[in-house]
Amino acid sequence: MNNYDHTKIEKKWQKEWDTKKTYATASSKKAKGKKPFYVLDMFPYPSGAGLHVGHPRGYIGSDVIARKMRMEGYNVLHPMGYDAFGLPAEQYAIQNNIHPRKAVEQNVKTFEHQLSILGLSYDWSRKINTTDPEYYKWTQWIFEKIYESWFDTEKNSARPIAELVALFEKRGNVGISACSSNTQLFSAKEWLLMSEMEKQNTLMQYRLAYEGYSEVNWCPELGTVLANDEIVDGPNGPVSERGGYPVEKKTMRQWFMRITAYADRLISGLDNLDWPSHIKEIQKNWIGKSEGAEIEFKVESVKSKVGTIKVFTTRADTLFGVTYVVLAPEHPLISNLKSQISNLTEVEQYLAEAKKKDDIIRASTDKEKSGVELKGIRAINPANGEEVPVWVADYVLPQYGTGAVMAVPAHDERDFAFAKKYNLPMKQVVKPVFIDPINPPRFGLSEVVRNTVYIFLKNKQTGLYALLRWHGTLEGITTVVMGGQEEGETREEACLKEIKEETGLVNACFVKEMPWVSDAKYCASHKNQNRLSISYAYLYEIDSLDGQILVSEEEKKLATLYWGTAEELAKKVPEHQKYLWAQLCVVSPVLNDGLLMNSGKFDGLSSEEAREKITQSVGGRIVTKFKLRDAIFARQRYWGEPIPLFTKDGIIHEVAEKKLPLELPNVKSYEPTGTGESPLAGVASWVKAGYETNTMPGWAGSSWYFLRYADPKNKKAFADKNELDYWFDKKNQGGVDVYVGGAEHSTGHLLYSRFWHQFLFDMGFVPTPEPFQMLRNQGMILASDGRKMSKRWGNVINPDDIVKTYGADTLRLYEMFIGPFDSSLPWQTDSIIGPRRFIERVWKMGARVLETKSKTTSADAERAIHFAIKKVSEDIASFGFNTAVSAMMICLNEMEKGETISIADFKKFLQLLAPFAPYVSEELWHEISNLESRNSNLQIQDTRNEIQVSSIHLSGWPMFDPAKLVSDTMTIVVSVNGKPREHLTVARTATQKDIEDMARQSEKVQTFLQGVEPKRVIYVPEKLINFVL
RNA sequence: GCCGAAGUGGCGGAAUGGUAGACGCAAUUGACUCAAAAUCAAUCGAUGGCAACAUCAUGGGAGUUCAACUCUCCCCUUCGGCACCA
Repeated sequence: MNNYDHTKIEKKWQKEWDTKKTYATASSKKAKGKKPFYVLDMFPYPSGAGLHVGHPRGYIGSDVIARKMRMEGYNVLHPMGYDAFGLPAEQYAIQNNIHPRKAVEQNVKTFEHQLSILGLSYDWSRKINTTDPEYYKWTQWIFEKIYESWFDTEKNSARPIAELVALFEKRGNVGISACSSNTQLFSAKEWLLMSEMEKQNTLMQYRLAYEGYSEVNWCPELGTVLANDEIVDGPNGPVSERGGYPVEKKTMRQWFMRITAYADRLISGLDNLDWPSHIKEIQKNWIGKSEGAEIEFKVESVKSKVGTIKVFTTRADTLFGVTYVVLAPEHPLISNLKSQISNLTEVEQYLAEAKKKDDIIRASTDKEKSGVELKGIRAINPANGEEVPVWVADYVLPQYGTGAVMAVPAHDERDFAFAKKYNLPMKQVVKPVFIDPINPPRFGLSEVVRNTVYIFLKNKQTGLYALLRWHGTLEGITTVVMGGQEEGETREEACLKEIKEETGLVNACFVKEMPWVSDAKYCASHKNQNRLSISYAYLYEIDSLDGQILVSEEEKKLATLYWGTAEELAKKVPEHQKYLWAQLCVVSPVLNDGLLMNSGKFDGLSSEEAREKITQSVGGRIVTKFKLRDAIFARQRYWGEPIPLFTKDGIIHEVAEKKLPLELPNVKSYEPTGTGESPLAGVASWVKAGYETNTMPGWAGSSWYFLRYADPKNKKAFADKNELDYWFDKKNQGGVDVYVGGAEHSTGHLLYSRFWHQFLFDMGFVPTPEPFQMLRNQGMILASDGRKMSKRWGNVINPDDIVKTYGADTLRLYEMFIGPFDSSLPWQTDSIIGPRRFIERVWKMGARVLETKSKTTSADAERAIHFAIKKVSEDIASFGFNTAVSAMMICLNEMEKGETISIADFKKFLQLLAPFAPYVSEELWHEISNLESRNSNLQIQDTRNEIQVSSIHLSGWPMFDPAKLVSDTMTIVVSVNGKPREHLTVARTATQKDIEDMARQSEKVQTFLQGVEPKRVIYVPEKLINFVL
């Protein structure tokens, strides 16, 4: 046999597979009962830079799965395509003055060449490209379906807009539960009286794709709108990343997708998906569900009642602690009440400043909060009728909740910081509760309430603090000076009394008091009662120990006084006192739940109970809010899907389905127009026809591409229903069986696709509620310097070079072997030689097998092969590619040691290798087939492969025989007190007693037993025996 | 700040309660060779010892267990996500 020549072998088989269409996927009709399996890669954006070695990692992993499933007899859908709309191609076109389509074509060609030499088993006949009019025809079609729908919050599902119109005709919008931005109520009569334009404007508030206005980042110098990641912070505010020109906010007409309608389902739908938990977590946080209450505050001016402020809070239990109300600068009430505000100039100045700030700066937490009081108006706390001031401050966001906040500085960090800065009052209404862990309250005992003072007493001379080490029942406990407040005594008197009694000091001075009250609960066992101390903490100082008098003998028996450092104090005192100490040092708001105080009839309730009861008592309602906002669905650019709408006589119409695709017109220039509009606004015929000049964003085409693969050439539908039913198995919640891609798409692509898919499911266009059943992320391959591979760092490794030098099989094995599939790891060209040597040894092994033509396999080697079958099968299924490769290496090591390896067993090994190294395994497979056909007596009956197929990749997946996994001996570890001391090789039939006897006889074990009879003997079958002394 | 993941030889990593370091790279020694490369064989966590062997060792500290890289608590470090979300 010749030497291993990877170039020759790989060229030969690539050609063979291409011409024979080895990896073609059968349509549902031609599947002949084969079960479907859908393995999908996130399709790439074909950039001009081409692939580096990091890109194929995911593709190789998914290819291994696809190949194994195909060998197991599944009809595997494993497609590839290109997501080619977007900014980079457009910029490339501007710079080089060529059509973006041309740039995309070039880049796709490069990508395809690079992918074609990696042995990936894609069915290239199903290739798609989002910029192909035959593809984006259906992107536009789906857009129209979304445009024609509204969301019924009661049914929790999208419905056709015609059904909404019918409802309006019957009873107006009263009592309709819809996800909408509409605030006006109207009756059926009113609806019928509306003009067509009014009707359309009203419907727009309900559509799932709707027109609205939003602020964009506008760069006047560049004459274009910039995305958030195209902006950086400059010395005087935000500037464009390119050129460093100032960026300001500009309100522009936009299209939106009402993704917020699906917020709840986007969270709950995650439950049954097999996705990495951190991706689920990221999506949940991004959607940001929180339950709270909406409460109305009446607003009064000097003269009269002038309106209401609705606030959203998750802490209705702190309503009695409200000391002011804050509005976002954008809140409509401010302009409505202009005439009532006495300091209007000041307020308007503040609003103007707030407007200048860009979102990024405004959102930074480290920035000091600022605000202005709206003088002349007051809000009325609905809980207690108290009048509180109204402020405007930009720490309140207009988009979240109601754009207004009830401020409770005692119980909220932001309100606390703001109140401190502007000297606004704080009122504590929730007490934290501390339960003594040593003497917790006992069930059934009566509870006695008393005030307790805790005195942190500092000796100014030494800087030390008075501490008491307790005796008797409290033996070993250290506390600060403390005691009860007696009747008729002020707390200050109580402090001085306790200081005198416990330390003998009479000249202590008050320094400060902790502003919050807390509860400590414990059991006073000597009095047989539970106690609730309402706790007050004080800092006192003494100048020196001068004038200290003796402490009574009684007190001495109870506790010993000593002086400790602040660190000692902070470490030694009980949890509750640690808290008091921390609050005395730096006051912070009380954020945790606790028991209500200063809250009238709600005093004593727990926060949880109070939230419900207080909300109810002030007529508030329980609501759920989300952080998620509606998605902007428009770009002011050329290179995107045209939005299939046009305006005629002021009314928006859809482009008829027959007329789709609405193709992108040719333009003279892809440069921004300078007005912020898309280059399409400069095309006279386009504008004349009334077509929408914005194009769709990058995520449009990628939100449904996985559906198109099921039936990529269909001209009548985005995919045939039968094909969708076949590939998107209703048994799963999601349709794609395995989806592999980078983790960076968690809150973009993976959320938008789920949204579209859920919509299509509602409308009956797809069979599963979710698109992707199983998701796995591949880790990045970093450069050997630990940085990302990038042209910028000059550390890019090109896969073409590696394939040339080492072969694609080696590259594939290396990328799978390098480490766990989902961790990011550095590329080490040094290490690639390992997998290469492995393949060469497989090659030699093949030569040996071909020469010896053995019909038997040595026992150890046979066991190794069966073990490898088990391990590789399991590991591929669980994405443990690195250990699968390792298992094959171990297997080869054993086969090399073995005296004889049968042709049949070696073929099983090749089948295991085939998903990882498809070329070399195919070559050896054929060498063996040729030999077998020359020597018919060598043909060994293989029950699994009755039909001899030409390619190893369609040959079947080997099975292991459990009986062949075990040897007749086993190694038992003997340990003494858990430390391994001796290994015993025993017959598999040995009983526990046999093993124990053998172990006791071992000299080594005896030295450790030292003649002592073990207290316990623990036997783990087939593994270990442990003697416990 | 909040949420999440991770920390094991010179390096990538393996082991999810039962022999820590599988497998691979690098390194060292030997064989082959005029020589080198390749290949093959052997060694390869640290400390002590001629050795048998012993002790220590999975970021640090405590705990649970006959037994802990693995489980629990606290702390440190690194990476990822969110960041005034009321």
